[in-house]
Amino acid sequence: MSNSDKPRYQQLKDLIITQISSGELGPNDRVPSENELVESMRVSRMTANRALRELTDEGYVERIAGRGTFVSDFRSRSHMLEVHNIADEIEQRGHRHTCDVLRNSRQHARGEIARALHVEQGTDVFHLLLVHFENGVPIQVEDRHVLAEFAPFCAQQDFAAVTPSAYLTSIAPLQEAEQIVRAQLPNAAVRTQLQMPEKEPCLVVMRRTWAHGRPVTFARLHHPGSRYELTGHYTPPGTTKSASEGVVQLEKLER
Amino acid sequence: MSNSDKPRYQQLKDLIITQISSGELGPNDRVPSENELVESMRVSRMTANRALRELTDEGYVERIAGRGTFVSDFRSRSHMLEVHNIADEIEQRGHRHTCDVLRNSRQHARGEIARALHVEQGTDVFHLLLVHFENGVPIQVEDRHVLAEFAPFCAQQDFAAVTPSAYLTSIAPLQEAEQIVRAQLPNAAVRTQLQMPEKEPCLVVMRRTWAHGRPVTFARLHHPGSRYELTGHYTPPGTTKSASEGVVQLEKLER
DNA sequence: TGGACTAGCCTGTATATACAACTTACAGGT
DNA sequence: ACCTGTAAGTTGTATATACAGGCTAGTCCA
Repeated sequence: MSNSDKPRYQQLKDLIITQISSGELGPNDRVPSENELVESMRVSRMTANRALRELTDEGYVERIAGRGTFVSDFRSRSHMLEVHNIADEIEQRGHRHTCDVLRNSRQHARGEIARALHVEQGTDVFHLLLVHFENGVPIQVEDRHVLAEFAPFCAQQDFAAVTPSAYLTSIAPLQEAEQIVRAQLPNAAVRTQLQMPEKEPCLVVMRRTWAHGRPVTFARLHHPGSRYELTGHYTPPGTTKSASEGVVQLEKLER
Repeated sequence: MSNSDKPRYQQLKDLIITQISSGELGPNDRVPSENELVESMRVSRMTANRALRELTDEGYVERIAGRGTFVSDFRSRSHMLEVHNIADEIEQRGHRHTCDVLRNSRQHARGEIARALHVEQGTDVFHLLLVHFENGVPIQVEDRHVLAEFAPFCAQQDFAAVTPSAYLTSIAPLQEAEQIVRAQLPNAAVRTQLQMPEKEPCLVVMRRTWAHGRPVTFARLHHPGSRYELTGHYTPPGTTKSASEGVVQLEKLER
């Protein structure tokens, strides 16, 4: 077993993370208490304590002295998702998100797609082409390839209702993401879809995402330069996050 | 004392962090071992262990079983710096970085600058205007305002030799940064400085950085869309970083 | 001279125990 | 009916102890 050579506190963490990402434990559900873990898992309380404490640091659970340990709700848990799901982003602004599905087809990966996904030429992938709207205004063209082996039921999905990002994260938790951001003039097709004037540039994000230890999806996201911007926020490790009221203002400020 | 009501492991962490950021402990210096802390600080070994372990998680120190605990060297500690200092970025690619200083003047903050830095209108700031070159090709126009109170000796600095980022981080560790990324057509002045053709867009980064708990500098960075791109990499908390060999390739791939 | 071995330090993990502070539920008294 | 006090369960912290395994320097032997 690869499991038994891991330290016990790590085994405990893995167990609980698995239960969370499988949905067995949902947001705000109660996680077994330290003493319950002592009994059921035959570990000392300090070991259970370390597992739960590290899960707290990593954002999976929240602990309240006197009450217990509870699975964090979505929002506070995954930065990844915030960044990924444009539908949530739009709704967080209080706006209406809609989506046109231009294409959802099974293909064979060629050239750069195969290389980006680390698979042989000809491997089955789904090719998705969507346009996302904020209050009816086009704001993103999503050109995405997904490993068919990873998400075999793409063809039956209604991506106008559930975005690809949301669907993919429901299949398996995403481990890692890499992205490149560019400023580029769009080609005619993209410009038409985004209803952009002649000389306006696009903010292009190319993003590759890992699950189960390998890249599973590769997306090219075009946004109209005048209607979209990326925001980022960094804090060095160990710093307590400052209240972000002052942070949000810059966006309005520079408009 | 506000110190004595904090838990002891936290007091230990604060002590060591203070020694690191004051320079008393430099990169690769040896941090007292657990047993030494047990004696000098009168705590149990588990408490010392927790302090050092959490400092490891937060990137301040590295621990090697059998040898000891050592202060992380710059590179592995602060992602912040990697992102910030374009000179290092260029030299990491094995290229030559040069820099023209177009302006270095003391001014009174007005309008959006004052708001971005959270200060009164008319507060003293330095205004820096630089162009950065990679192998002689212009790659960034840096338009930066710095709180004069934070960095009083800006006027005497030779920013062609030491970039503003590097200089500012040498004054005080940067705590927090916020940035906004846009695709925009440059105005004539910027386009000339960057030697860009007529219709090429810019990748514009606006970045605000905190130190001592308040914003101290605000920068507008223009890059030519055809010669510059931003890369980012995300891992959810608690994941062990994968070897990043596969990650780097996407950049070349998509060129 | 050179190689093997060992003692002593280090980190990493695990356990048992203890006390403080907080929350909830319940029993009892007014 | 309402309030109070208490008991049980929870997290948070701290200590003492133990063993395994990595690293280094120095000793000992051939």
